[in-house]
Amino acid sequence: MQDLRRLADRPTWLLGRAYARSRTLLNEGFGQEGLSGYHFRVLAALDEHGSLSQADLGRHAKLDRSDVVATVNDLVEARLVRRDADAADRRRNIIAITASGASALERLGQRLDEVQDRLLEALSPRERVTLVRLLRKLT
Amino acid sequence: MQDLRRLADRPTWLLGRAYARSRTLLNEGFGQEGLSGYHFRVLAALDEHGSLSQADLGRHAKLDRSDVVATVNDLVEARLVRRDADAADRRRNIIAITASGASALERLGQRLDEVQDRLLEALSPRERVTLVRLLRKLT
DNA sequence: CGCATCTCAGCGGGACTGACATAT
DNA sequence: CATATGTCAGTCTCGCTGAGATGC
Repeated sequence: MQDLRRLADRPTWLLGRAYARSRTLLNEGFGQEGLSGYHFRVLAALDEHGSLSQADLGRHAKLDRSDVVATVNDLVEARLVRRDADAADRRRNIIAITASGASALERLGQRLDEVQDRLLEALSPRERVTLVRLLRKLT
Repeated sequence: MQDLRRLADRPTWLLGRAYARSRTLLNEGFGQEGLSGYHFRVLAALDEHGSLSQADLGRHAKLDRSDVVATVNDLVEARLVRRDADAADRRRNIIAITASGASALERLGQRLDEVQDRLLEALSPRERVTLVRLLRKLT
């Protein structure tokens, strides 16, 4: 039975617990690469949408503009992305993923696949699809 | 369609997004009371299980021992809980919820009910039950 | 002795705010 | 002019580590 006023049945609590477990697994996987979730999200957004301004990067990866700055700084230093001035709009920087950035993303993606398998191991394939569907409706 | 290798379909990503939304709503609700999620969890655990040692409090509310200390400090200062020495085991503190703690918890619970309604508004009652069930299996 | 409890200091990821300079 | 972009400094919650003191 579910009693939404009981601590352990609170959707907010369960979401927090599940997220915490996800992050623990994620840190194990990503820690080996020396990169964080922000780094992954930026690389993944660049891979999916091509080169982007920092503002657009923030919109796609759902990062605050100020966090985009720091994250891109890290990635530039690690040579995983390039930051170039936009000739057409001198306010903008164009961020492009590099070859080593793409291969780092590939490794992170594999780590993430493993993490997702462990995170969802208690669920049947059908339940996994349902969970993703419900979470998508939530956001 | 779902493609678990697409950023926006990653269960880990969706969990993070949903959790972020939950926290945003939570901060709105709890912020009015000047309390955090840690404070709520401690009060709720005391309400459900009665007076507890700090170590047991951490186990029920899933807080680290060190975070229990700081959280209980806040609550003691706000007169929402009492911290008494355990005569039987002098290592332990017995934490008990006060009358104003119970009414604060009541208010927070109502805020949380509102937050949950807003968080789950896109889901039918049946879907909400399913979501809670799946999240419980995950943890 | 080993073990549990409490306390304190600190870290790091993630999300966010306010302010500012600059360019459109 | 208002708006958009990038940058910087700082805050907050949450989860965690390490070390130390005390008591079982």
